[in-house]
Amino acid sequence: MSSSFLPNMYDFKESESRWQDFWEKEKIYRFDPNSDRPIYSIDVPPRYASGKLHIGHAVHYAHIDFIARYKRMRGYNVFYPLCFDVNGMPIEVNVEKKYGIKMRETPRQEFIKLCEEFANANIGEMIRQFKILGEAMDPTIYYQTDAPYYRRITQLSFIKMFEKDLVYKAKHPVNWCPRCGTAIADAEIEYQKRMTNLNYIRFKVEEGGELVIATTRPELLCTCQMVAVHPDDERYQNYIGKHAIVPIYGQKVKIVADEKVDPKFGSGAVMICSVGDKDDLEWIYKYNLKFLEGINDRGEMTELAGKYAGMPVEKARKAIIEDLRKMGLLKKQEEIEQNVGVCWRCHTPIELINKEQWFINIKALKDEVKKTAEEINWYPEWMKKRLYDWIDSLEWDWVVSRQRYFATPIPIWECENGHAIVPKFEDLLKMERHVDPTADPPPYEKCPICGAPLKGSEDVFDTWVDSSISPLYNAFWARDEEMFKKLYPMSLRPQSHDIIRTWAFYTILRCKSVTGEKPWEDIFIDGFILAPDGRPMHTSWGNVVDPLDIIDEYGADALRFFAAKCTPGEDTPFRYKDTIRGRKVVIKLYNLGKFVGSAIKDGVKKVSREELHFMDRWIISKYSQLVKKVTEEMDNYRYDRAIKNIENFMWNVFADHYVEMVKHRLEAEATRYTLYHVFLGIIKMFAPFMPHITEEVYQEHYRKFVGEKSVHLTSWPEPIFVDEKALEEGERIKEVIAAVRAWKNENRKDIQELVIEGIEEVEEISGVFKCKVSKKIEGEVEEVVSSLQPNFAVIGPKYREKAKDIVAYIKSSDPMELWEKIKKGEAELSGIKITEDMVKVQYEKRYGRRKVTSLSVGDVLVLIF
RNA sequence: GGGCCCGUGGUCUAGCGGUUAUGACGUCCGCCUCACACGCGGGAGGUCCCCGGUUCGAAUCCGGGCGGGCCCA
Repeated sequence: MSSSFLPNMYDFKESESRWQDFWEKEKIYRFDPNSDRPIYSIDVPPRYASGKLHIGHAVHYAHIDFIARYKRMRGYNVFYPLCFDVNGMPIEVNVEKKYGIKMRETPRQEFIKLCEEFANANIGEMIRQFKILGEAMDPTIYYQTDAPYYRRITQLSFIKMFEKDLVYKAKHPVNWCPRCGTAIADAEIEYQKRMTNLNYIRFKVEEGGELVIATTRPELLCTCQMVAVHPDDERYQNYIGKHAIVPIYGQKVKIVADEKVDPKFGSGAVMICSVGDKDDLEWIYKYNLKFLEGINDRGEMTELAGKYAGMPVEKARKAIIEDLRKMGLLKKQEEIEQNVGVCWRCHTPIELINKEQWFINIKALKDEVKKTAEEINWYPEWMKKRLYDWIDSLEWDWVVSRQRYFATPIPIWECENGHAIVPKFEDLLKMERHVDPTADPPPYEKCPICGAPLKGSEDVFDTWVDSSISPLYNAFWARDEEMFKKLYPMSLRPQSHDIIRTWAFYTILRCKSVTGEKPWEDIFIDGFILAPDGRPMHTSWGNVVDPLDIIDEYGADALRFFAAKCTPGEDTPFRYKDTIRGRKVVIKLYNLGKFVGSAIKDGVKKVSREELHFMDRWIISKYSQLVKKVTEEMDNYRYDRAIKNIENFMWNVFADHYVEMVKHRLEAEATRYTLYHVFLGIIKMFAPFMPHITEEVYQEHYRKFVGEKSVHLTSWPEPIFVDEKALEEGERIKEVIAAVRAWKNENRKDIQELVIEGIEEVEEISGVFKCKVSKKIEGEVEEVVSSLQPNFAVIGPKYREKAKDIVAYIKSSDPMELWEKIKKGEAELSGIKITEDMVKVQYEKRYGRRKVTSLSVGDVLVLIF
């Protein structure tokens, strides 16, 4: 390895951090609230303040950054806030761990303070992580969801819905985490495969005989209200309509036939309890059964369980099985795998219990949400279907109350007669912070309905209540009427597909309900980043990729290059080779910069189109087509296609062909003019993706001519012109060069002279091969047609089902003879005249006197001496 | 069980009606050509998961399998 490249090497570590400091110091990324430029506003996902940056986050935020930077260059006044989501259980759980305390044994306000401290300590590190990723957020538009100014907007928007009668309190079965002591949303349940015992228990039948039911939850015998079998199950025909006697407790329950019972599962007979799982719930509604509470909110058996009362569920289960065994009522046990719903935080199995909770009536808004979703542009389009499926499957309203501390308090006071009171919208509007019913006085001295004393609610909101108003907060709703008009609806919501049913759904619902309008023009749904092995990343599987390691080893630009290569909406395994390629692209740009920079170091003059060499016109035409294409892709959020096109052009067209061809004429004004403009455009188009290297090249070689203090403040390139003739001729030259090179490689011979017929401008070819090139063959040459290929694009549409015969005929004929006939107009097949446009011709020329190789490249003839 | 997505050289990936299927990584051969050897040039390597259908023509559209993923029951 030569050491000579080291001093010239691009040092990404030094460079990236230098430019990050520069952008920060020079305040490059700013939204201008007073500008008249069109606004492009991004409803950025507030980063959860857990501390560590995951590769998935890094990639998603890189995607958002591409869009933000692109829109800035397109002249938009980009609203790209820095924001953090701070509420919720993960932080509470972390605080409990860190200090070895329990939330419910710690004074409320004290615990909240510890949570705030914990979160704020993380935020500093997360801002640093955004910085080293090269993110272009505007730090002066900032929010975090636990701040009083944000909580106030959460409460204000809730009060709007309360006033519309969309909020109610009800006793309703809710998913309940006994450990966390709170209701949790469907979306917060994870499913785990666990092994459990399926117990076969003998029930006596009152009218005579015995029935064996199978259950995984024998502790719920106390709430058993029915036994069901499949109507066609022959084993139980005699029992349908009779009554079973529940062991231990002795209640008599009806035996019914129901299609929903799977006769192949267990014994084919199931007991229907109050609320064991959601299937039970369906039966409860269907057969009008009672909600019996066998389990309390601490996960213990209630007095209904008799001697097992007070025992935790698992313990009661063991005890009751032991008793059944002793009584001879346990026929057998089978181990089965079960999908258990568990709490997403602590992985305790969820219970369905009946609890007083606050609800938002979302079932009433289903159609409106669908209609609103229709007004939003979805990228990719098919993601909309996921939202629709979710809406269609909704059966319950949204439980918005949580029995936690670190979240937005529900601004409700209640009296003993069950009247719920919220502050007046106008009153809260005048305040600078939110209200906390556990600490603040009620908005009225007494209940305005009945005069009874008021007591503040201790419940807090589900964190989706906070995050689903982000467009309202961003757009200054209820704070600044003028800004709201300018900023709402927002331009874009970027998010990942796992939270369509939560964040996207709730945001559309809330914003539509509160403002009457959709929250955004566009929604962009991102895929997941998987481990390199294609599976999800799991610490226990040892396949986690740390983005900070990637940045350290390959640089932020290289990581962003991988991010750019992810197809939007698709789950993508992390690919090291893309970061390796990304690093190479960075180095290539740096070196190209050195080359072009030295050619243009004294500036360039304006050169008219006529003064350009035709290969200049060729590359400018290719470039202009590229700009158009890339712009379209970026407008459709297809950054993956955009970067593919830019990369290919930069490397395979500009560097490998154009630069190589013009090295011999760098002194020409036309060459330098072309190098200057095309390469500047390349740098600009790469800028949203690779902000550091493009800044480096820009500052080093272009800033003194362009003037803007950063490449990220320059405007997106425009096409220059497209010269069809130059395009065509340029492509032929490229093909000729490739063919000659292949011949040279194969034959390992030096070339003395080339004769090329069919191309006007052969000068560049001479430059590449460094040999004499002439355009005319002197002496006698014999032209021979070497091959005729059918042109399907012409024959197919014109002759349809006859095409096959024509193709076969052309292929089987002698090319020379057939061509002669075609030219004379004598070629035909069962009445169909075969014309010149129906075949692709290849010539071969034979040269009599000199020893020579001839190559046929399309319609160009090349002789190699 | 349901919805959605995916199945393309050794590996990963683009293309999604026109017959020579893109690119990266790897591999083989030749080059230190004065921006770059982290480079340049060339090559080998493919029943485009399977079976049917539509079509003059299918990797591409439709139906049915098989396999994988995500989300949800």
